[in-house]
Amino acid sequence: MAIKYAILGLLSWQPFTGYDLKKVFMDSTVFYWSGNNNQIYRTLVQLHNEGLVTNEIHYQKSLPAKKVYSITGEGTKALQAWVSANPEPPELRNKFLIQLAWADQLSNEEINTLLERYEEELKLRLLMHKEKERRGRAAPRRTPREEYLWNMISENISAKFESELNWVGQLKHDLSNWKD
Amino acid sequence: MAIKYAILGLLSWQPFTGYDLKKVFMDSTVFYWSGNNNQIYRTLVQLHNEGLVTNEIHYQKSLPAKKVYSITGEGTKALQAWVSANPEPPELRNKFLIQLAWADQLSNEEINTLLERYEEELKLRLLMHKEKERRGRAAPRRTPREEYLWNMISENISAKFESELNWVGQLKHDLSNWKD
DNA sequence: GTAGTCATGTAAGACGTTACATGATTCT
DNA sequence: AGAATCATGTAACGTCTTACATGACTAC
Repeated sequence: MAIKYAILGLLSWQPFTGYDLKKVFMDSTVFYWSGNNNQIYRTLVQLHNEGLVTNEIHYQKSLPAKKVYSITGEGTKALQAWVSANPEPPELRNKFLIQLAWADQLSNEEINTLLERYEEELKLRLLMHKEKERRGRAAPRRTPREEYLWNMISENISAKFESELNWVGQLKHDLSNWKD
Repeated sequence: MAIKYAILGLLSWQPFTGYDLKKVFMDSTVFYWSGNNNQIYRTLVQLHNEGLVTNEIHYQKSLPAKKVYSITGEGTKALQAWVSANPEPPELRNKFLIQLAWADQLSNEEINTLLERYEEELKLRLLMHKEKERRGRAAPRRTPREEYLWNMISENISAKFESELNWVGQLKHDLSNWKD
């Protein structure tokens, strides 16, 4: 259900077509959703059925027609209610931790290789995130406070990567001097 | 597919019944899986079809019969292959960040309440995790290195909560002196 | 002429959660 | 009498991803 409100939120900022939303999801780290057609178009239809959005068809010469979606008053209310709702803690499930849990069958070098690949992957993702930020994110800047919130959201993501990298560093260090 | 290898890993430690696995999933933080019957029993059947596990039915007087699952040689190989496979970075998707992204419609006090509830929830989860650890986790300790790995996994989870708490603290602090 | 962008959508399937169903036994 | 534990499983539904389908236009 989070994608529903991610979309509703984006529409509360400005009207979007499904195609535009797809691009936003594909190249944002916070709103990342695998750039997934199916869910986006279906959710838009659902939101429309619930009266939370309206759409206008814009015909174009020499390009396919687009459905531009806008939020309704109802939609704004629904979004506000959801935003104030009880916050849930983040998902902890991490495939890599399960891999590590059964890694004792590997040699020290093999574990080290594994850790190094994980580290590389994390560094890459962090870099991509920072690069996206550097190039300027598409974000609402309706008030200084909103801009601050979005900065903190971006910070949250960087911090997660950095704390994970730290942790891997520790592991690598300990295992490199391992004697038993 | 991670649950498949979580189960296979547990079976590589010792034989389990579906019922036992359910309990492990329910009260572990790393292996948390909502204590979900459906997936566990189905996955066991699947593993069995693939020849990665075998089961033995233990009849009991005055208690329902149980199917005790054990890993096979094939299963051990499959687990080892998976453990050495390309690690993926953790999922970043966090519902709360999406809530915050559209929180600028709320007043400072409302945002503060939201942050406080999130903080409480995080503290609670961290406490639960630490309490579980304190009471002693059910974990394989076949070698000192394995024990170390499991300690680091637990550390990873605590670190995530702590870094998140830190971040909320910063937000709360900044917003409490907010002027614009 | 091949690939990419614009723009919509559907099909199929993997993964996850909640709730239901059964039935004996044991604890309070 | 009522709830919890032991032990298996299924049904229904929600979420998420990958891949397919169409078709005109544009840039190299």
